[in-house]
Amino acid sequence: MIQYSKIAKVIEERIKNHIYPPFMKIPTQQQLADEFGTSRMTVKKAIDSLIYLGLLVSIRGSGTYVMSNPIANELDFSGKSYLGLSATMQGKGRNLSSKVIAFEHVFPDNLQQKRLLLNETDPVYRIIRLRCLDGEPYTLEYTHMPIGIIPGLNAEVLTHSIYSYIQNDLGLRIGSSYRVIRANIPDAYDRKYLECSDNDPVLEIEQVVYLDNGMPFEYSRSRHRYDKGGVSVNNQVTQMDKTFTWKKKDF
Amino acid sequence: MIQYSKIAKVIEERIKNHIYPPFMKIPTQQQLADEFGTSRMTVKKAIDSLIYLGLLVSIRGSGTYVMSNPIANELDFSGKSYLGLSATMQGKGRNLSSKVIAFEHVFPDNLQQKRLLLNETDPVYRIIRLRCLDGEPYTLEYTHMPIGIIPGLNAEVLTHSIYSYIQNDLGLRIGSSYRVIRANIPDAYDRKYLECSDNDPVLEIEQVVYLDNGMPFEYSRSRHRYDKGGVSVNNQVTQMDKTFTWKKKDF
DNA sequence: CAGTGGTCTAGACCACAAT
DNA sequence: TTGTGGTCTAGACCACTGA
Repeated sequence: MIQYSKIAKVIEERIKNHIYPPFMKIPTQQQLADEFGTSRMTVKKAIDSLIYLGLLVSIRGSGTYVMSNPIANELDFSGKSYLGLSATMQGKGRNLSSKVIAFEHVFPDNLQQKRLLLNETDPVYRIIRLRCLDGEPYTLEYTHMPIGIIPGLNAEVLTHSIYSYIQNDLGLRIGSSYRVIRANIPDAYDRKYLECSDNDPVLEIEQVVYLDNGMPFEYSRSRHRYDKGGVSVNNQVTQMDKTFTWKKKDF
Repeated sequence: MIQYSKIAKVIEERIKNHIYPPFMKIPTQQQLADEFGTSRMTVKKAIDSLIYLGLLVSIRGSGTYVMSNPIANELDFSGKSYLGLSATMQGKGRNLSSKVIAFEHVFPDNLQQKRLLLNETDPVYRIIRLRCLDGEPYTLEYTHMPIGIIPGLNAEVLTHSIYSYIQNDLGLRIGSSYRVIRANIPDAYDRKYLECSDNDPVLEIEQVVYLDNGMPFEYSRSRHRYDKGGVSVNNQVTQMDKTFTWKKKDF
């Protein structure tokens, strides 16, 4: 494993075990560099990754401190997650099952061509799955993926984890995603499969997911029951954002 | 301005002006280092910040490429934004107005004490504002802030931008935030102020915002009309996430 | 003032992609 | 094999905090 990742894991463990309790000032970068027998730059990279996760905060001239906890509850899933719903819920000890409602090979419409950078003659899978959490309807997913990029999808894979298949069987790596989160009115499918009443809102997540070479491989819309949790997002302001903010003295 | 930020701005301009068009391989880190008269590490930091923003993707052994565009539309606001709604909408050329519905000094309840790390005797502002976009109801904000951290708030500030006041008048800097995004059923206030019908869902954003020293200064719930856009989130998988994914061969 | 984190250098070695 | 990005070093200087 990469050196700064190893150091970050050790520090993360110390935070979780309260060896570094909330609000504690942790050792200086130089002290940690000495402890791990590495350079200060490498320690800083480890610390930066934990700042990104919201576990630490560094203050120049003062030190690095353990952050307090986020507001997310157990059912919310992270806006930073890419492992797919199966792995996310497995990590939380929940039982996720999938029922395939539609699975076919089609040609992409204009929107899908644009999102997935395809021609109208490039075939895609059209997949509709109902995901149930501990036996209760949780989310209805409408997924389109290019067959050329993700070959060999079948019903067996769909009832388990597409993301596991992509990463472990095809050996592809996921790089980034764009998501838009909205509230919406339930439609006939939501009422039928998510068992929404006419007034129950749905939480819709539209996303494009890219491989680590920048190629889009999934365009999907997921419609969630509103009472089954939300999406959590945590963000750190980068140095560039601070500089930008700094300049905005004019209004 | 910091050197890598300057370099990042130049590269960002080149992307926006299509000097580096979508999917183009940009010059190597070494070439850019020579061009800007700096070291490769500094160029890499600039590139990393643009990868974080979703503008570039680097592939080891191959090169760095301009990413294709996100799905966000103009009315969605970014999950990465901290400048407050006023600055966000000003940046988009929209006209935002604020109507103060409630403004008082109160003592925090249990939840607010926990989120803002306060005692029950530490006074907070309780603020309810209706934000209108181009004259139409947009979002209803319920905000609590510790008076001790943000002194001197008044009606004048509330009708303009609290964030501008915090940064420009108080000289404080915003560091990070945690958000949870949900769909919900409209309540009486939503129907009255957002002019929701009984069936219109609302998009609720609960957030805690921290100063750059890690101190929480805002706890708020914002309820948006569902037809006025959503929240966009873009994410890059970090090297650590990749390592984690890599190890998950077992399910 | 001393201590701390942020940035930067000028190299080096390695992993990986493309040929 | 060559070129590229990822990581790492051992120092340096600066900006900022806090005594």
